[in-house]
Amino acid sequence: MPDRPFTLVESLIELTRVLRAAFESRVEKHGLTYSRARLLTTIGRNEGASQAQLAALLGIETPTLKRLLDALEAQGLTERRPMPEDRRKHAIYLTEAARIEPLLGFRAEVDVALAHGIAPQDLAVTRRTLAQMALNAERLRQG
Amino acid sequence: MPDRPFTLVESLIELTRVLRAAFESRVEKHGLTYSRARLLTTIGRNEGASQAQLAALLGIETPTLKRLLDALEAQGLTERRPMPEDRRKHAIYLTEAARIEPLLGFRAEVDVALAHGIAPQDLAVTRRTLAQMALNAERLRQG
DNA sequence: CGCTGTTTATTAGCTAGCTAATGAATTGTC
DNA sequence: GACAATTCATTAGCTAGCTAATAAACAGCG
Repeated sequence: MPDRPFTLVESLIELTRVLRAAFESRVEKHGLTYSRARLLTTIGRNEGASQAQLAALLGIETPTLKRLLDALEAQGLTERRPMPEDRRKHAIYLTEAARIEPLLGFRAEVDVALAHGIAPQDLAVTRRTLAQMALNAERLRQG
Repeated sequence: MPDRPFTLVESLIELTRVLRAAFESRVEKHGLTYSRARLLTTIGRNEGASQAQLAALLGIETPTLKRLLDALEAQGLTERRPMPEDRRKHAIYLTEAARIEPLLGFRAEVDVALAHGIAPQDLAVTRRTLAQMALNAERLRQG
């Protein structure tokens, strides 16, 4: 449906939009969104990290992270604990509720579904190409 | 910086974010954003189209389009004209100001910069892979 | 003609990204 | 030890996507 002919940028943005919608239709029954699920799994693999560390791991800014974390905390899935050695920081942990919920496998599942019908070597090429484009975009930003 | 190992979904989302930032740093001196520039060029190639038609061309929803269009109109770049044959619709046109501004070439320029250092056959593979992934995502959404 | 259903644009309200600015706590320097 | 600079989390406010609900206009059908 989108404006043709596609440029690469167009198809990227289009795909991201469809992707997000697909993912969210999968996890919404758990009260999650794509971004929150991503944060949740990242916390699970890095328990005790500070908010700044989590934001860096996710590649987002700290105000964005704060909003996502507030939502997870309101759902009772995570908690902030004080850090005695630095009273500015919070150490972020999963609660028991988060461990019980079958939430952590979703992302891998989506990745598998997404790669369906694509040759492994094509996936490798795509991965490499996307990485190069990210570099080009970074350069474009400065230059 | 982001959470590794990258899944494909991760790198896609990451790239889209960097891309948008790169583009916006390029067009911000004209008071535009990526989305507005995209709408502007689409209007230029489809003058007289209705809002619903433009939204379909861009692959976005009509409320999203409305907000973007309001912004362009406030900048004096586009205008809504009544359609006598259907008083619900508006025909969208560029103003003379939009024609004078060198705004319409930006997207192609970004696409060229993005493809720098990537072999043509790799670009072709990537294009094909992204299209297949969009199909897979669509199926995931329903199933 | 009248009524029913559909389409168009709009409004309202949600998520999620960003930057800028702020206050509290820590670190570094003289 | 005191002051300056930095870091951490937060707040405020911007853009841009979405869905749901609404009013106005149109289309079709009895």
